[in-house]
Amino acid sequence: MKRNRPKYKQIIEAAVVVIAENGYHQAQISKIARQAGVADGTIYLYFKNKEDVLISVFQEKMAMFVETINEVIAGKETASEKLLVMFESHFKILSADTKLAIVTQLELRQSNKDLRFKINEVLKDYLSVLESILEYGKERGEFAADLDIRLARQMIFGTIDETATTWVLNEHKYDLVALAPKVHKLILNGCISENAAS
Amino acid sequence: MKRNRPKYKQIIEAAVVVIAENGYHQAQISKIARQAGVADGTIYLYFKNKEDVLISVFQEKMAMFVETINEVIAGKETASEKLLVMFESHFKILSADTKLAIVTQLELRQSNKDLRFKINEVLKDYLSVLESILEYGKERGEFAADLDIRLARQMIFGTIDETATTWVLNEHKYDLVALAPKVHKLILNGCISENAAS
Amino acid sequence: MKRNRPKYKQIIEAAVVVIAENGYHQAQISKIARQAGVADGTIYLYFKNKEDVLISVFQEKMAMFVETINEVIAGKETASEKLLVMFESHFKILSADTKLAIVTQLELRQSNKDLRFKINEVLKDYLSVLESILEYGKERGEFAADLDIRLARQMIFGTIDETATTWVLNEHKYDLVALAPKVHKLILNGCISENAAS
Amino acid sequence: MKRNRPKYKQIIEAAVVVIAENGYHQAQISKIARQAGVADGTIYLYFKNKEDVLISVFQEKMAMFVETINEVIAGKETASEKLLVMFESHFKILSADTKLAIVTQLELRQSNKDLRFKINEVLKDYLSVLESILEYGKERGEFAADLDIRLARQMIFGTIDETATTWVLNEHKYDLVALAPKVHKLILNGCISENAAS
DNA sequence: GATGAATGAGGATTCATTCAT
DNA sequence: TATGAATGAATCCTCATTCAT
Repeated sequence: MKRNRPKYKQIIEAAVVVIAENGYHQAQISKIARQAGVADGTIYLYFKNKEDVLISVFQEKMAMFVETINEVIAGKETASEKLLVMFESHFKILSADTKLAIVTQLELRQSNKDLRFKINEVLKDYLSVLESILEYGKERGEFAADLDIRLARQMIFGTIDETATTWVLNEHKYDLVALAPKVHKLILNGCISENAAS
Repeated sequence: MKRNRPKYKQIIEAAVVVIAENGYHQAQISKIARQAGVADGTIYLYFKNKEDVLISVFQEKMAMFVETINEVIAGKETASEKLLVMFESHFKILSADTKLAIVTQLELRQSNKDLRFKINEVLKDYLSVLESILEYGKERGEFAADLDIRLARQMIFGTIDETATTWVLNEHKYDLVALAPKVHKLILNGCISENAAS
Repeated sequence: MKRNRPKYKQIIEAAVVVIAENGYHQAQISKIARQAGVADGTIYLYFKNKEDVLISVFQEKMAMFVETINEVIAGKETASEKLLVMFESHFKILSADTKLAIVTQLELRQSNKDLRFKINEVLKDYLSVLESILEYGKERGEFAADLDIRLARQMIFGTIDETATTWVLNEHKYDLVALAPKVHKLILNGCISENAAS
Repeated sequence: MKRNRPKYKQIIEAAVVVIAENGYHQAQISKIARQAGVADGTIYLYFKNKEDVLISVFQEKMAMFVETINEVIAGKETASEKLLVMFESHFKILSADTKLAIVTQLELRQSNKDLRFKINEVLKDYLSVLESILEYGKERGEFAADLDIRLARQMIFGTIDETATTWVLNEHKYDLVALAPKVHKLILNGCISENAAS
């Protein structure tokens, strides 16, 4: 299995670094190879082509997101708590690896339609976790009985994505993780003042 | 003023059509020129370079968004109503021009970091309108007194952006405008059930 | 019509020179462009791709062969005479342009199957002329009534092709045109001695 | 002697199969190795380089041609009969192994000038046999006293080569061996009708 | 103003060959 | 002997931009 050989991960990590430092369109295979300490041709022993490298970067990293998030939400009882730790985990991973943040929030979005389509496929796992929390919250009566799951999922994903992108565009100059509880409150309660909610 | 000469708008409209039909990376200057009925070189009499064409597409269209939205929100008393008509207007414009929707939601995002940075500059007008509604809602006591304006703006923009993008990715097969009230309710009240909100 | 613009022929001639001097596999587009005194990209204004350049070289030159041969055979009464002037013309053209001879006899044969298939299509015009002479000779009673036209055509073409190739491989060190009457006699009478033919 | 070890022949046979099935330019060393059931590197224990493999294919097969032909012509008295059985043998070998026919008539001709030059060296043995028959025929008075041996050799080789190639290009859809007597008659008597030969 | 022919830089990918095991 | 992972050189084509007309 190629995925488990050391050079596979070496190339993936090199790609993240090169894309973050040079931008998507300046991330040539030769740069990635040099960064990984292998020959250009070696990359083609592990990946079908350049697109495959980029897809794999996203797959590997997104798998890590999903795995981490599944672990932390398992330890929480309520849907509300699950959402909170999900937001925290998401933001923590990005904060801990700002190069990864640049790559996923900005650079990989410049890819062409084919690649973006494949990236969307990978995203589905993440969105499933999110929808399952929303279902769970509805069942428990935490969330409104008429909550439109798909729309709520779009709101939540859109919000954390926009929050993370804005943070990257502001060059990480504030604490992203600290925003998690505030985002959480906003998602749960909305903008409205409690008095007006009657 | 070049902006007012007929060929200026002609080229802008041609660019929208070409990008929508061919995708960002297949939108060559020669295609745009052919679609606009002018010679390649003529484009350079009206625009500095290709990036300038793309920026201008976004500027022209976004100016229309802001103008339209300013008009409709002026006729509404409450911040809540203003938000609702804002969402409706936003979705109506995209629904009425699916090519424009494809261009702004999918294709222009494939541009490189420089161009996206400039696009974000243009977006600021739109975001200002949004923030001013939020401020207004706070002043009136409609919205929570401790509402973080910037975060709320990110939530709202992220939500409608994600909603619109998902609709485009689903090839406009459902009614986007019909989602406006539901998005509005979600933004205002959050996911939480009213009983649990105590 | 691109075929008539001066750069079209300029590029064709440059291709012949470059292929003859460097060999088929070392005939890069950049070399051909330099030889033609144009930019690499200019070649793609006149030809679809590299294969198209090579096909066109063959088409242009073969058209010249066919045209010349049609002219000279028109002036002859008998099939035998037509064949003789055909051989002479064929050999004269190759002798007058040894670079062309190298290209058609040796280099273009190294092309891949697709290209060779297209080259064979072009060759059909030439072979048609040959077959029509053979038909004519049969009708006139010059050639044997039971002559298998297709086989005779293969003999004649195979013979002049092999003769020309051998001459090129021997670096043109003898007079190819002088062989025409001898080839002609051999083709007409065969190897057999006249006494034995009874 | 490497030639006698089993893997040597194994690689040669694998090369014929791979070239016939994939074409000259798609006959990579790795494919030949896989077909032969050895590792890529093993090929370099038996052959100096890829060119050496291809030359050796031609040498081995051409040696078989020469050997077979020498056997059959030894059993014939006249030069005319020798030529006939030579043509029959040549065509029989190709008919019996259509992969070999594809390789020698089409694929190996795509090789570069160096390789083709070496292939021509190998061909000389075959051509010698042909020339010796012609000499023999002249001595016996079967062939014309003024027959130009070299030219006749070129005619004969060109004819059977073209005949064989045409047959391969027509995907072996007719009986090549059946053509031998007709080719033989044509070579011996030429195109001319017997009445006109006076 | 308008044209469009000409320019030329830039990069993914293949595959013969090597050499440590 | 045999292996096969690793190497790295080499090239076609696109397309934004210019500038003579």
